[in-house]
Amino acid sequence: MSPDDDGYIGYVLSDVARLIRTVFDRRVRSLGLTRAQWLVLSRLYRRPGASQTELADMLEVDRASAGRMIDRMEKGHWVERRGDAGDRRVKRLYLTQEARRVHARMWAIAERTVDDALAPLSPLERARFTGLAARVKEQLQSMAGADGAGTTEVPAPRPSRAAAS
Amino acid sequence: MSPDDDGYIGYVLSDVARLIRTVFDRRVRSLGLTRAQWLVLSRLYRRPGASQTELADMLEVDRASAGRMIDRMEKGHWVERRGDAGDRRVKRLYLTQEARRVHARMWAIAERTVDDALAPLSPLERARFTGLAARVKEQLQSMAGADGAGTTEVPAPRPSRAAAS
DNA sequence: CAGATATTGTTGCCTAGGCTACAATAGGCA
DNA sequence: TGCCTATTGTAGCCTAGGCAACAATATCTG
Repeated sequence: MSPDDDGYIGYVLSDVARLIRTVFDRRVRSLGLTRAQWLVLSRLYRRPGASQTELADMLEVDRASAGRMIDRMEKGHWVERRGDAGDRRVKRLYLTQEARRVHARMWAIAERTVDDALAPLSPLERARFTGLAARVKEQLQSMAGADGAGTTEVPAPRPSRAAAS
Repeated sequence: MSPDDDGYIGYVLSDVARLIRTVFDRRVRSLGLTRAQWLVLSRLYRRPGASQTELADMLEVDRASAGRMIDRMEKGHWVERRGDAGDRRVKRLYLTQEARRVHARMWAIAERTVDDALAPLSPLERARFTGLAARVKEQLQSMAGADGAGTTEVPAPRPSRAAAS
């Protein structure tokens, strides 16, 4: 399997991710939420009263990103920020009635989308796929944690005029 | 497998995608490119002189997004736009010398990242994983193609038994 | 040929994520 | 108690993608 092959696993995996995101986003738009917002919804549904930092951790996303997401969702009346009595820095997050009501519908679409995507696989194959993906995920998590120091060191002569990124 | 389970395949897949992106981005930053820019690099390396629309198609990305990507990469001296003699609307894209020089290095990192991620899997398991992912991808592609029209209604996916490439 | 139609790239406005710096606040410790 | 450090959320500046509208060209059709 050459990296220049279009069947290269690296390509395929990112394609799968992109496609599932695209399809789900499109199916869910009619409810007035994006996929990212739905993820917030599903986390807060299970853990109402979480702080913004806790939410960011759950989503494994930057605190700032989470904060801006909350801004948008607050504007759309999906979530509420309430101050914490004990710690005046933290803001606790709660879903609105409307958001809780939509939750089940979103889950149905999410499940169906994944089911549809896996439709060509037999039950055994699905189980295998899920298991393999889970192991790859664990590996990646350890890599993400460890790489900070410099596992794959790259003594790269940067092209002279590269824009800093 | 309940959707509220953290092992839910929907979560796992998006986690895998996110993590691989994160790890790769971090490893590649030392070269002065982002992951998205590296994708452009690899496409143009194989197909120099492509138009922007062709590039957008290759990346399966919006024309506007591709255009802005080219803006950034041109500013960083990775890519050149040249007018087409026959059609004054199109701009043909060419990598700079530096970009071509960096190409191999990027591939090495990409391969190594994927290899590292799949390290816990045996050769057989890797082959299985790749094959399953490829079939899921094909299914998603047919869904993405078919879903377009109706936003509200969710058309049934084709239960195709596509041959893995 | 002229007029309608399609394609190409750009721009504006949106969501979304990352990194850094910062003010407000908590908490630890001398 | 008072200082120093850590944490929390926010704001600024970046990359990146999506959709819609638009001008400049090409192309197709009557």
